[in-house]
Amino acid sequence: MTKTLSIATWNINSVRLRIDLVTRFLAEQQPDVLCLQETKCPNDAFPHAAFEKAGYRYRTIAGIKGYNGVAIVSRLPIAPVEAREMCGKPDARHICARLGEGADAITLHNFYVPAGGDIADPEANPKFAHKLAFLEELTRFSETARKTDPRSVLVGDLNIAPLEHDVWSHKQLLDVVSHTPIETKGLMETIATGDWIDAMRLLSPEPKKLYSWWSYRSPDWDKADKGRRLDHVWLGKGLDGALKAGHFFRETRGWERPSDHVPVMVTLDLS
DNA sequence: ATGGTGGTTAGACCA
Repeated sequence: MTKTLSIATWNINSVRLRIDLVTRFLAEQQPDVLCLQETKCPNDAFPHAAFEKAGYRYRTIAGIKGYNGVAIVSRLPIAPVEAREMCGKPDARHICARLGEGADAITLHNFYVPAGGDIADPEANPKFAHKLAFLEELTRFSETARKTDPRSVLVGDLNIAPLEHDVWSHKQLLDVVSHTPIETKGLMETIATGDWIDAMRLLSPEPKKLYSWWSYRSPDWDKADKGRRLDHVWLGKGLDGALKAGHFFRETRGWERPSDHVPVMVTLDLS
């Protein structure tokens, strides 16, 4: 018997405004688990009923008013795990859950890394300083997490496109926050320190271009195709060999009133 | 070099 598990991640940019896009994606792709970022939704306003109706009965959410916010929704039972308060701020950028039981169990971490503002200088820009501090903390935390449970999965909007072919123009984006050397080296260091597998790159190595985000500010985003890979799925070595498939759902960027990010989904074979 | 587009929520803040 083959046991598969599919996990998707999507920066939805307001789960309430785009709940119909979320339920459409769930109906069409039927991931077992969906991790959301930028829900922009206080916990008491989370659209539970729509997820319940869609068959995603198991949920753990961490939202604040106005911005940030993360959630894990699942059609399989999940057990919430205590979230990490990153950089000492209660700003809803991490949530965690356990999936399954016994030897099959997996620990799933869902992160929303700070975007970092416009100026790539931590002295001049506190938001960039926060992003770099977050990245340092992510490196240490994720190494511990993966060692604690080798069957860990880390997903989310990490707001960094680490590789040359994770952006439409490596040269033109070297000074642009999300692809500066200090960020790309930092994220590669996080991967190396934690001994993570970059799932989408395992399936589609460089030099294939991979994008998960296209700016709202770019007219004709599809034709211009000035994308970046900001959304990631990492696997702990305890899941080495389990990765069966992965996909970026680019078509959702063309849906009406879209998120600027598209879902990424992986399928694991746990048999 | 600039401004381009969105969401949240009530004048900015965030991306």
